[in-house]
Amino acid sequence: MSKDSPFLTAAPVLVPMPAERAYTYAVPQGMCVAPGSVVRVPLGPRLVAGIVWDGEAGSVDARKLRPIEQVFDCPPINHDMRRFIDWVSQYTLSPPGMVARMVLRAPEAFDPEPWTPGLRLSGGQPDRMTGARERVLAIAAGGLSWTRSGLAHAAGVSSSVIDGLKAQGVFETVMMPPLPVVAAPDTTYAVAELTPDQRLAADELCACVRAGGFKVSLLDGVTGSGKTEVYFEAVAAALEQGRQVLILLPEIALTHAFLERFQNRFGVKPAEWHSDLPPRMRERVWRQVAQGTLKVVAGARSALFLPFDNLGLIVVDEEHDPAYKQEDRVFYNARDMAVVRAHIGGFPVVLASATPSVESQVNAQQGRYGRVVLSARFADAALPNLRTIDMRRAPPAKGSFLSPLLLQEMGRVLERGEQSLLFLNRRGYAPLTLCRSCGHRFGCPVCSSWLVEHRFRGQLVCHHCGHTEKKPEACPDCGTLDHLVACGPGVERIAEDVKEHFPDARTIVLSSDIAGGVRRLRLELEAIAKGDADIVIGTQLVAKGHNFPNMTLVGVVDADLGLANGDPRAAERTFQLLSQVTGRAGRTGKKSLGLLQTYQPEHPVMQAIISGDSELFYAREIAERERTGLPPFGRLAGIIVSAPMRAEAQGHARALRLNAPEASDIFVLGPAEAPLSLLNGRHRFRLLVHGERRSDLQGFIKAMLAAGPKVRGQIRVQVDIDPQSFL
DNA sequence: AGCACGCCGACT
DNA sequence: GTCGGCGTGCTC
Repeated sequence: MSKDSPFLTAAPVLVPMPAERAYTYAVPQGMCVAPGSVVRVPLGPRLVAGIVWDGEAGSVDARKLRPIEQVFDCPPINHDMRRFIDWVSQYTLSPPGMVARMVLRAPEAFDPEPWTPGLRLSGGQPDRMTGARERVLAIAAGGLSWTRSGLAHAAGVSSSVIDGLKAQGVFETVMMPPLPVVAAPDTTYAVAELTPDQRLAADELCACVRAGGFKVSLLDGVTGSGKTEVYFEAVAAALEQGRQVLILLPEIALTHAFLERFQNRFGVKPAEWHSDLPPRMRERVWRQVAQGTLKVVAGARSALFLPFDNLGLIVVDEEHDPAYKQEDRVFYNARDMAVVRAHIGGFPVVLASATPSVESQVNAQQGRYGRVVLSARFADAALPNLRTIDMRRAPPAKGSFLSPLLLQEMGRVLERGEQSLLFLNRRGYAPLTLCRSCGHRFGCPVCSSWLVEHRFRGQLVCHHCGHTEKKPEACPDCGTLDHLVACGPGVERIAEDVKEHFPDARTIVLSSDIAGGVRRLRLELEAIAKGDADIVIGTQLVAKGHNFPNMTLVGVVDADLGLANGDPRAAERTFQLLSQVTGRAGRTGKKSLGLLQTYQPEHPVMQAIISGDSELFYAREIAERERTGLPPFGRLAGIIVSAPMRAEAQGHARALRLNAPEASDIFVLGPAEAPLSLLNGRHRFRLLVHGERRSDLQGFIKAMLAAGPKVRGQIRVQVDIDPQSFL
């Protein structure tokens, strides 16, 4: 560069794009940047936000070199965060720019929040006093500045009263700094009364927080044991040390109810962070987190990429929840990345769950993670009495799916005026439709799964890719009329079944395809809690969170569902789901019952559920994984297929699950809708495999490619990278 | 990821 | 004759 060039230096900048390394930009004379600075740079035809990166600027053709447009006036992305971005990038095999993109996903947050106009008493008097004016003046008398609407609201008057006073010079306008999203939590607001059990657990977590330094604790407590109250104490301890806290929740658990519990303890709600936060709020939260003014964020997995200034604790609630896995763009499990982030930052992390994942359980057993156990439910929340119903001995009547034993209990519950829950994790009416005349089965034309009948809507729906068609009168194959028959039950069909046995009972079906969306669902849940239904029939949506005080019977229609689908996590998932569902009963102090309809009552999952002995289940599961060669924790395998080949990819994923025991987690990515044409070889896909034994994986990939359709593409294998090997 | 360029099928 | 589908390539 010539001596009088306006650009003195060049700097590496990570741009939000899948480039393998930072791009190089010229730094205009007089501009001051350092690693971490958030900058605006030209990229192709547009301007984007990037992060000035560490290390030397790469050498780039001087004609390509473009200048940094602007350094944003916002806190730089700190050193720990930059190391975190690098680590996640390496671990997930994603370009660092794509990880940076997740950090910078608050488009307008990089410029300082504008000051807002406010009002303050000037000392002048109004021409004439009215009741409304008196109230306003009394409120404003403290000498503080108010926003126009804030003051109106506080005084209980309309804002035109304020305008009137302002016009008479009673108020003067002053500019106010941006308000915090929420006020600082008060750790002494309502100190929880803990049981001795909870106290012990809380003290242990608080000790970790006060000692500082990296430490993972698995907080393992049965449903209803008060895990939240316990980890709130750890949150309080971190706050008292002046540190920020992140509470990660599965998106679905980020409810009003949770925020309220936090408020009951700390006097204010935590800041929220999730995918449909309004843009304005997004910006404010991002910025205030970076400045360190926001102390607690409760967020979905993406909150892990917020640029905290002084993070001192992460809590991962429901750590086993599959919602922590992001399965597009950058593939990661937020629970594991939280552990990594805590390690980089040198602070503790709490993983909480009533049904920990097998890998966390193993980590705790092997001493990598500390374990804090809450064994007892508190107060009157007794555990329900759980039993299996052997469907071979007590089969349902023809055309029904409910065993006489379950129906009998439902009848008793109904007589007592209490509520029953029937759980079946399958939406729609019937999972398979076939023609009695020719045997034709209705399959999805897009992917390879069966079409599920939705009788209320009169449609056949693919639950895999979303394909929908009208249910025909005649068989499309042989043309025979009225010979189509539904096989197997979905919740709609169970509702029909229930109606036949209990015609007068008020029944309600809850599944994710309920008309009216989230709002309607919330109303229905409230109605049920109030006692407006006798029998609730629901999919896994009823398993989470909600408490129904009058629910004394939970019947699992098909406890075996999900055990035989070839997924290595099938048993674990079923165990977790059934634990949650049966936990819906017995929170009342009333005698309650859980009944599991199963054809394999001797199965370890059923045994573990009815005995309440989860250790039994984990021991069996870990032994089973050792026997089959599936690693007990940490290692994950992923198959990533770029659009538009999801359906074929599902086939590969199934093969991967069956053939590669090390594939404990399998990701498939790609838009579902596009029709696929793998066979013509015009598409490309990418297969990424994380695993333990290189030779096994390579052997598997070779076998898969030899067996599969003609695929040209890029294959990368990376081995031996689980969070543990990092620690 | 976004965006422009470029090549083959159905239509104002 | 164009409009528009998506496959390909590029961004410091």
